Amino acid sequence: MSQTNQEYLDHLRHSAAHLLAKAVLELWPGSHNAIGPSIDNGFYQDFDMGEVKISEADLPQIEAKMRQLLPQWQKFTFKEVSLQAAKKLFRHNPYKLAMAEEFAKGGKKLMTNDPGNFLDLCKMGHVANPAEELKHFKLLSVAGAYWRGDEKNKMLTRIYGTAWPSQKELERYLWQLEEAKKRDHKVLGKKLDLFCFSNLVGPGLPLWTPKGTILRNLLDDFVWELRKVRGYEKVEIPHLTKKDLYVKSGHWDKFKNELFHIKSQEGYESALKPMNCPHHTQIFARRPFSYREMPQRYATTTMVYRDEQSGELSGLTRVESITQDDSHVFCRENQIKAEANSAWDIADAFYKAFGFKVQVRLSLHDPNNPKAYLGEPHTWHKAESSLRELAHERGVKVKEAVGEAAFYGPKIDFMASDSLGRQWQVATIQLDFNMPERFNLNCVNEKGRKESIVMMHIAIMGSIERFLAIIIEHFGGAFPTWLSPVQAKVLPISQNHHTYANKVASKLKASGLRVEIDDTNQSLPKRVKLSQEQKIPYVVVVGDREAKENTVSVRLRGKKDQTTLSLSDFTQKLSTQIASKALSPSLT
RNA sequence: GCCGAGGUAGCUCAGUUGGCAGAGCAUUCCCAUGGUAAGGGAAAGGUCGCGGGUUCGAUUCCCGCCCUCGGCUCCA
Repeated sequence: MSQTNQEYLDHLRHSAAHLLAKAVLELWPGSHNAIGPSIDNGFYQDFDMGEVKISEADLPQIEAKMRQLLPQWQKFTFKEVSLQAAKKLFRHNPYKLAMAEEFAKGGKKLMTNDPGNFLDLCKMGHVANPAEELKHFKLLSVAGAYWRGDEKNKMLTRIYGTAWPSQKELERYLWQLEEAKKRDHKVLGKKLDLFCFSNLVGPGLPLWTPKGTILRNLLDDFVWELRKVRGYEKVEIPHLTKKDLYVKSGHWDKFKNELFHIKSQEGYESALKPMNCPHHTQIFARRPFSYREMPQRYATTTMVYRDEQSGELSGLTRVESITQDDSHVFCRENQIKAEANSAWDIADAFYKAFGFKVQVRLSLHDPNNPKAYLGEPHTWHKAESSLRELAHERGVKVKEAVGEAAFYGPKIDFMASDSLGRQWQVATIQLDFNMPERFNLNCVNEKGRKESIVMMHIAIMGSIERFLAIIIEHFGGAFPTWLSPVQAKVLPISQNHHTYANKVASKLKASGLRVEIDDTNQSLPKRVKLSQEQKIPYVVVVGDREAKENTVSVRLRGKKDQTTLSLSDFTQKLSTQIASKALSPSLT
């Protein structure tokens, strides 16, 4: 979308937010409107509704009011006002007052706008002819939102809506929302039997079924394959630790409230680990290392636990037991670039296999705010320029985000987009000068002196739970064959063909494929339907013809036509497809 | 945690203005032995999220709790 189009959409949606404000204020005269911006795909408007409670059931009547008002809105008129005038105009609306004061303080001009019957404090940016241009909108949902986004403030009522230049675009967007709902990982996870929750186990603690576990293990194996050849070693750590570890790492102060606390019989204060880095430091700290042995690269796929606020939990994207594909590289300063490069290779290879478009962000420190960071400025500059250099050498366009660095070091973040257009931070490569210092980690250099080292935190998926949610929605449940829990389903046409079906399945299994036979007493069309619903890549039908000729009749996921080929030919082609991690099933 | 909407059979959902609880799919059994997206029939299946209260009687009304979903970043 071009800049001008985006600008026009913003104007359109911002205008729609004004219309919504006017409609609600007319319907509920005691209410006050706060902010109402244009957002991705739509707009919202916040209200202080006083004692009135509105819900989604009220949206149709608000929409009707908006449509009733709209013809009167021929043109927005803007006027600059003094702070004093603004204070008088909006004396009944504490939110507008607060904003007016704040903007005046910030040296901004105060503007009002009026479409004819509704004076509002407002920045510029509206459509020229609202009565005509604003027609294609729809209110979508009601939610609570804190004033200024701060949970210490009053909770306002937020109404979300969407608006488009034409009816066609509006309908297309609504259709997209419906489609996205069908791809929802929570819906598909149940349908494809991948994971579940239990009230007895607790909220935010997903349980993994046999099929879901296959997926998890395949993903983890893939990451390990990529790490192994780059010199990583697997290590294993307990899920508990004494408080002392986190006091020393500095996490205790910062994360105390997010930890699950445990008291031992002896009275030791302990906690379930919310991250793995402090544990890994203790593996590195077990003995002195020579520079010749550096870097040390430790990898562990393991669960961490975080005590989240109950309302924050959501499907697999926000859980309390999180599996991290974590790794930590302990290296010398002059090894940072090579190690970051190697980790970048892993992330590249991994995300390429899923057909993801990944954006890379270089998160840097803010030199104007040195207090927010640990370590010497020259260390930061050296580290940051080596990352920048690396990005340049790789020919990757990165977005530099000043002030986004962790307090302990700069990082490279990889962002992937899901089917709802949400961006998720996935892989991350973080430099850490802090932890080695706190734990006094070092190596012996060429001169026989102790040399402080750098720790790198590298995760490829980040959280397997969240990554699975992303790819379930990304693929709509139709996983590449190498990932599919069931890669081929064998359907004997009738009970006379069970023997041959078993032979086919055995042969495929012998080649390491995940195969099921559906020999239930159901019609063939029914069993084909079930297999398609389960998104099984290869449906293999066998009857008299196939048994006689030692062939299989194969139907590819999502396709109607079938191909008949010899059993050995099929087995071989399937193995090739899997080895190449092809995105969709085929017989080439 | 806060705002709003929900929780009814294994699943997706309907329903009861307070009076024996409903469908489709799935399950089990019977018939049919199938050629590529639902063959036919029968049966079984419920503490109507949990705990209190009001009532002759509560799945329904009231109170408390648990869980799920949409939000709580986008600034006039």
